[in-house]
Amino acid sequence: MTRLLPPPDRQRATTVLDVARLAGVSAMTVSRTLNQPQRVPPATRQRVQAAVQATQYVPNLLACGLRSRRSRLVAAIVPALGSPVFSDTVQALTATLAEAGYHLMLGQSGYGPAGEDALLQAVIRRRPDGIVLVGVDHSRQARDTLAGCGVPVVETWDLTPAPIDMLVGFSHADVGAAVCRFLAGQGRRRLAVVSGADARAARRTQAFQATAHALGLPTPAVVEAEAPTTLGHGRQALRALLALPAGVDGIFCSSDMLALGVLTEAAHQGIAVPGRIGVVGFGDQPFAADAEPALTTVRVDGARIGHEAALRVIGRIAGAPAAELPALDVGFSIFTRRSA
Amino acid sequence: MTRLLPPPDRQRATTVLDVARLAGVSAMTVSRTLNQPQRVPPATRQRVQAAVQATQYVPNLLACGLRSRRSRLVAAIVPALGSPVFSDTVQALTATLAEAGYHLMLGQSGYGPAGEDALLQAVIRRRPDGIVLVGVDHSRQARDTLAGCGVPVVETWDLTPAPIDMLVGFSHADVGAAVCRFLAGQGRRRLAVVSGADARAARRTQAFQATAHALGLPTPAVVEAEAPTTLGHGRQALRALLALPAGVDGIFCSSDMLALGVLTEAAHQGIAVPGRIGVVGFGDQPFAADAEPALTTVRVDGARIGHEAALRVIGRIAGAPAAELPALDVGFSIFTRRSA
DNA sequence: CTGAAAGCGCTAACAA
DNA sequence: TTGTTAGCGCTTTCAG
Repeated sequence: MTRLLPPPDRQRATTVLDVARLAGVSAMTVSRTLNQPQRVPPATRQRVQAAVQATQYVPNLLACGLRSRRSRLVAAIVPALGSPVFSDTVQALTATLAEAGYHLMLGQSGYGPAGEDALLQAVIRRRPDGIVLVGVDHSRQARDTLAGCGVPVVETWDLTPAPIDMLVGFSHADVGAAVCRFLAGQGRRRLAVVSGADARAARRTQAFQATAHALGLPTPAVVEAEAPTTLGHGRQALRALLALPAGVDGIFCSSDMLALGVLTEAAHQGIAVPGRIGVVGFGDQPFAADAEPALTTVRVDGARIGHEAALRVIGRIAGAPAAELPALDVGFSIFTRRSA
Repeated sequence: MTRLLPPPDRQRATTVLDVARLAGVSAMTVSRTLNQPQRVPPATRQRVQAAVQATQYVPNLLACGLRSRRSRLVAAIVPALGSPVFSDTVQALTATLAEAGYHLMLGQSGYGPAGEDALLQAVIRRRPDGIVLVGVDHSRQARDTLAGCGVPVVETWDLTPAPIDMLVGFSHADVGAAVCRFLAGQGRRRLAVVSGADARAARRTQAFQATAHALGLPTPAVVEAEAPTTLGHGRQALRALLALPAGVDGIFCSSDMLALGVLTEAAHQGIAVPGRIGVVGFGDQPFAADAEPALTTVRVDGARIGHEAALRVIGRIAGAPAAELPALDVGFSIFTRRSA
C-alpha cells in the first residue's frame, strides 16, 4: 500500500467555462453543442467548436457522469482476459457500445464467484450504466448487489430459467448431448471427455455422460485439467486415457487448445485421427481449421453474444421494458472437419 | 447512435450524508473513516463502519475523483486484448495496481497509431491517474496530448532514446540479432523470417537481416503475415519458403503461433525439425514447451514489464522525481528446446 | 434558442 | 479528533 501524497498541482484544466468565454456564450451552450449539436444553430455551433479547438478542451467525464447520473461506462466481467474464447465477445461488445457512445470497462474474475464478488463491488463504485457478466453462476451476494443497485445486467455464454436481469447465451447441456450423439453416430462407443475446471464445461460433461448412458454406451471417462487449459494438458490427458484398460475411440475436449494437445500426442504416438480416435474441440479458435488433421469443433457465435448483450444494455438504459429485451439463445453448431 | 432518453429515476442513492446521520457524525468523518481509517479513533471508526453496513453504502468514485482530482484509474492501451503475448503484462499490471488501490482500464488500439489516437482521446476524458502504452511508436498528436495533460505515462515492450515519459521494455533489434546468431551458430545458413505485420516484429526482422549480412550469410527471405498471426499463416509461410529456389534451414517466427504452424506444416510434409530446419518462436506461450518438437523461443518476462510499469505509475503519482524512475531494460532470453 | 441558478456526491482546506 | 464551508466540472431545470 503506497502512502498517498497530495495530488500534483497540474495547471487548472480548461473547462466549459473557458470555452464559453472564448466563444462568447454560456457554459450551457458549450455543453449543448458537445452533447446535442442538432439543438444548436450552425453559427453558434461553429463558434463553440472553434473555441474547443483553440483551448484544447477535453471534457471531464467524471463531472459529466456525476451530474447527469450517466457514466457512459459499461462494465464487463469475464473469467479470463487472456482466454481467446471470449475475445470475439469482448470485441463485439466494445464495438457496439462505442457506436452508442459507451466505453467498455473490462474486469477479470478468474473463474469462480470469489473473485467476481470483489470485482463487482469495485466496479459498482464507478457507477457503470450497465454490467455484462459471463456465466449465470453468481453468489447470493452478487445477485443481491446487482438487483439492489438497479443497473441493467446481462448474463452471457449460458442460459438459466432465473436470470438476474437479461440473458444472451446457449445451452451447454445441449452442447454436451449433441457432441455425444455426434461421436456415437460415427460408431464410436468408448467415449471420453477432457475438461477444464469450469462450471460451463462441467455442464457439458455431465450432459455428455447422461447422453452416453441413454444411448447405452459405456460411461465415458473424464479427465479434468486445470484452467486455463493448455496444449500440455491435452497431451497428458490422452496419455491418461490410453492407459485406461477400456480404451478410447472418441474424445470431447472442453477447449480447442486441449484438443490440439490431444492431436499432438496422437500424432506423436502414431495414433490415427480420426481413424482410431475421433476428436472434437470447443470454441473454433483460429487455429482449429489449420490443425493437422483439421479440428472438428463446437462453434459458438461469440461476436453475436457480445453484440446482442450490448444492444440489451443500451436498450434498457434507453428505457426499453423487459418484454422488449427477451432472453436470447444464440445456439451453437458442430463444425465438422477431419478430426471426427 | 441511440437517442438519449432521460436517465432512469433510480431511487436516490445512499450517500456519505446518510451514513453520517446514522452514525451520528459528519460527512467528513465518514469520508475519513473510509479513506484514512488510521486517522479516526477506533470507537468512531466502528460506529461509522456499522452505519456503512446498515445503509449498504457504496462510495461514488465519480464524485471522489472529481473532487480529489484522483480517479484512482490507470489506463492501459494494448494492441490486441486477445493476444496472449500481453496477457501476463496485463495480469501483473492489474495486480500491482490493485494493491495500491488503483483500477486498470483496458483499451485496445488494434496495432497502428490510428486506433490509438482515438482511444487515447476517449481515455483522457475519464481522467486516469496514469497511462500505460505498449510500444514507443506514437503519432505526433498522441505525444502532444500526453505531454500536455500531465498524466504519468509508461511506454512498454520496447525501448527508445526519447520516451514520452517513463519506459519499461527491451530491445527488439537485439532479439533479432541474437536469434540470427543463434541459428547461424548451429551451422544454418539459409535463414528466413516469418513475421506478423507489426512495428516491433519489423524491428526484429530488420536486425535479423542486418546480422545475417554481417555474418556473410545470404539475405534471409521474409514472409509477412497479417496480424493477428495464426497457425494457418505459419503453415502457408513454410509452404512459401519451401517453394523458394534457395531453400531454407532456419526460420525465426514473430510469434509462437506462427512457429506452431511451421512445425505443423513441417510434420505434415515429413520435414525433420530440427534436423532439416530449425524453428524459433517468440513469446514462450504456454503451448511452446509442449509442442512437437518442443519449441525454442524468445522468452520475455511480460509479468515483470507489467509490474515495473505499475510501480512507475504509482511512484510518479506519489510524487517521485523522474530520476528515481529510470528507463528499464528487462532483456530477453532464447529459451532453447528441441526445435532449434 | 439561450442563459442563470442549483446541485450531483464527495473531499480539500481550514477552523475549532 | 471533529466539523464547517466551499467547490471540483458539469448538466438539469426552468425561465426568458
